[in-house]
Amino acid sequence: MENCNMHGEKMSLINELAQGRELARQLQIYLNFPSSSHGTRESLVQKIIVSYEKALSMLNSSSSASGGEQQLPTDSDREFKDQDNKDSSRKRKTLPRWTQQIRVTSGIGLEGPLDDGFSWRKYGQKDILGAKYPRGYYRCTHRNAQCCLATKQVQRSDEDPTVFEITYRGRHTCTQASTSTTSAAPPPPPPPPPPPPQNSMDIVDPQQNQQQPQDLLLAIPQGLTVVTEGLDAGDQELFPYNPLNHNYAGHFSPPFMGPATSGTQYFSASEQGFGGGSQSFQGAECEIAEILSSPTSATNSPAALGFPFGQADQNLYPNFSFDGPGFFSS
DNA sequence: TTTATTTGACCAAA
DNA sequence: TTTGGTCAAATAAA
Repeated sequence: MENCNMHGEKMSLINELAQGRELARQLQIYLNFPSSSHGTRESLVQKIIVSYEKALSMLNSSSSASGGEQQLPTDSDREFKDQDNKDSSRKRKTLPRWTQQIRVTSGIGLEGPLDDGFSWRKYGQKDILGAKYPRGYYRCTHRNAQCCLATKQVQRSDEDPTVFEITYRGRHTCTQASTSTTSAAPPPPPPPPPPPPQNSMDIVDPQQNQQQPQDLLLAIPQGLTVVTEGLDAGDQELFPYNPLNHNYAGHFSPPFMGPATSGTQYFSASEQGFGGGSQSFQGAECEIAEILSSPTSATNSPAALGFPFGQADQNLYPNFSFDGPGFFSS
């Protein structure tokens, strides 16, 4: 169903490069404003670097291992696939999973769950054996409305309390509108015409799924340092190389590399986020899929087929990867 | 009011 | 069995 994975690599690469280009443009803009803070500029530079690194990493990995069956079994597909009646159905262990560590550097309040562009809702907290701090469990706010099964866990590091290890699970399938800081955002929530004819699971074209935040707008200097560490694919079976969850997300270690080798990227990001969400669409409850996990259903999810990772900013960057000058709706 | 968080209980995986 | 992950009632916030 929501195989949003597709051929992602190429598209990811393109997106990555496009993002880098856009960031560079923004940097250019900033350079013309002496008032802009250094932090902001540096942040941009960092992002640009990260962007390039990601792109390179993608190239490397794809060239070296391209032969394989890179279209990793969209985990989620498989998830539903083998849901035989065995009472063992409904196991969610196979969701794609990746981890990143985020260090809160400057005075930004260290509220753990920093905003990563999606709206999350906490649904649990648990003390973990051996860990000093409890682990927080979050799920996508639009879970019920849009069947978005993405979840994340936030674990504060023992040694370095400024570091939060965030483990994401599942991709966002929701159409989530980020709240722009620009209050004047009349653009009605145009139903992002998710064209994806779910049928050809490999083609999807992830338009521009970047959710490049407009944090550039706000001069939030040194935000946090994000250290993305390769995913720790708990189950090696799925290695979704997936979602480039850009902005804050660093880069993923190239598939097939042990976590040990995963590169880590540092870059600062502003924590401002688009907080709340104005969800452009709702209704369509899909709890069924979740609750009963009846053998057959569980597919659908209206908005699901789109992108690997939410396109949170669709409204803001309608044509981000193009030459859209329009960034900053008047 | 509605929506989000807290927190103990429950359940499945290990 | 123990532990981690989720649920859901109670509570808090908006």
